[in-house]
Amino acid sequence: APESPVSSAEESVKSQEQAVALPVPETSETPDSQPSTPVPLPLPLPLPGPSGLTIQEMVAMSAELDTYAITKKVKEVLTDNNLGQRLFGESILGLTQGSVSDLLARPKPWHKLSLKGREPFVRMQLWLSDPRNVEKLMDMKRMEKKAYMKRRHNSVSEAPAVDSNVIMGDFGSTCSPQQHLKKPRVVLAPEEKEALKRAYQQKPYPSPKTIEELASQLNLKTSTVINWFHNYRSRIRRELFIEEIQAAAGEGAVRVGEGESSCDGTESDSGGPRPEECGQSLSSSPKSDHNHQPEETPSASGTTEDQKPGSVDSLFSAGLTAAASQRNPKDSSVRRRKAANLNNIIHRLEKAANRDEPHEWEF
DNA sequence: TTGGAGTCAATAGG
DNA sequence: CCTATTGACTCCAA
Repeated sequence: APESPVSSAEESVKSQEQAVALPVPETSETPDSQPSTPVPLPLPLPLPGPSGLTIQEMVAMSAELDTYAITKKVKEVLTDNNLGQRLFGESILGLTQGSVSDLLARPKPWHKLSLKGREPFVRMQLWLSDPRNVEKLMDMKRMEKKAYMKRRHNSVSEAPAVDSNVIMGDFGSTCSPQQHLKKPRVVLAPEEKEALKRAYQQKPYPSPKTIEELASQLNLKTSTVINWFHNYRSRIRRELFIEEIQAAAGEGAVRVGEGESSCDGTESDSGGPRPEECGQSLSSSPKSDHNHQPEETPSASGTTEDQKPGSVDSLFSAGLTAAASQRNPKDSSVRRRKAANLNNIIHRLEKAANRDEPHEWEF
């Protein structure tokens, strides 16, 4: 085992697994609609329970945690101490940087998390519970840097050789230098994403047939289209959770509504390369967004109509086929998401009604 | 099999 | 370096 910087990651995580009992156990589901403390992190400070519990057990017993408050605090601590997500993630959470970034940026509400999904939050809470942990992490950082410096010093300025990048295992892999049959990682072009999003709006759960069509029309592998839908649905769902969290967080403290809501309404296109998606401002304004009129009511009632083969072309509306241009960014992303969510619900209802895929029957 | 939840890990920007 | 994004994968449940 080469002295990889993060080699100790797992150990650290392990070491955390002891001690503590998170906030009150008990499964008293309390909506807890209190104004909530302005200061996040109730941090009931778990007692020094020397319990040799595994995180799994702790997660199972843990009381409801405020994931938003926890991530907020973690981000604060990390930035204040110049600690990166990579180090934190690998040594404390056992996750990669990208995952940490995602987790910290959009934590799902506790009640929507699976047991597995709660684990990182329990770990974070645990980590935060003892300020000495920050010191430890900073020490690790120093050690890493030291090792790094040493390495590049004594390295003959050359010999890039084999970068010890491998977690472990991968012995020799003696075989041929191999062409690194790495798949180049698909990167969807903006137009492709747009087309997929449009398709999603019409049908969040496309039938295999539709997927196949989309794939061929866009010149993508079927699996790519499938993956895209999986990912997109999942991410849309998460966005909705976020709204939920933020709405809940802002209740109590009435915001003087400044008529802005930069989100929907006008989405000055022209912006260029980045259509779609406006950041989620903390504005908790929406309060009860129930007053949003659907307006985009998909054919709900019995009339579920599937698009017939070929109708996919509409997705391109002079797009790819007619060479570029395609203006239609004028759509509130929020509204769009909600509409899609509606479709989602409808899809489930239909399925539940045992009347899956409406096929293409005409009347 | 299909869909959801979590993640990984490549990569684009800073 | 660091962080954010995102296509693909692994597990799991229905």
